[in-house]
Amino acid sequence: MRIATWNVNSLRSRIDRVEALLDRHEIDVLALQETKAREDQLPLMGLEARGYDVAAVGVDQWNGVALISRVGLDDVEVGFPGMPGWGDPVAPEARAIGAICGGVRIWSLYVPNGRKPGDPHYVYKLDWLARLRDAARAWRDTPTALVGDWNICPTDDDVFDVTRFLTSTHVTPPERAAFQAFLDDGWLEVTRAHAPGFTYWDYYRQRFERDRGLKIDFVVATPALAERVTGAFIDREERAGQGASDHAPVVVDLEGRADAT
DNA sequence: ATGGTCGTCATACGA
Repeated sequence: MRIATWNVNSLRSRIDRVEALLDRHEIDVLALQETKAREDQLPLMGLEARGYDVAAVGVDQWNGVALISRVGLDDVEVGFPGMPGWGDPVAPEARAIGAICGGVRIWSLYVPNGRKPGDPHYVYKLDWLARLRDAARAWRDTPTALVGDWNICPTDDDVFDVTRFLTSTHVTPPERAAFQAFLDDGWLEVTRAHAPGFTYWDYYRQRFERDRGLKIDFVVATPALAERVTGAFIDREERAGQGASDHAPVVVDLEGRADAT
């Protein structure tokens, strides 16, 4: 089974790229973030014609996440238990959606950005991650993957120039501790070993052309699921050229049939 | 310290 995660930065503006991505890599399950659309706005015909089911949540242009699967899409959950709310205009339910796809529970997650250390959004980010960790502890007995835009650079190597981030989010010790807490609970990040390099490049200043990016998109898996990972790659070509998202898709291959026990 | 570029909706704001 092949799964992928991509911060698409508007699903409506890039639906053609999503369909091409699914075709190009024969993806079974695609988790999207920053869909920036309500469910009723989504153009789904091309996806359905390809045999995919879609579960999405979004409120106006804010955030939004989705799961696209051709190996089943069952027990859909919008938001995780205990997910903290932020209130208007940011809708908390638009940051997490989970479902069982091919026997694996997959969560598409859009971790809050945080804006600036000390900002209320930063406090919210840390609280959101702490509550996700709590909820995730109940999921460790079933094959589960927490995939998406974590908005954290776990190591200095995950930043093109960490000295430029001294007053920025994504690299602060509390954020890194929040990520590490999942690993301490037994979760494993399964893409790094197979797919080095960045997953996000700012639109400013030709950051992609100069490979000045961040590694912030991850697949965090339960141990049994991590053992099934046979490979992963970052589709850097998707980030090139006009009309690209500012993130590249991350693709992961899992051993075994979609319905394998 | 500032500005640069996107997407969305409306010409401001979040990333």
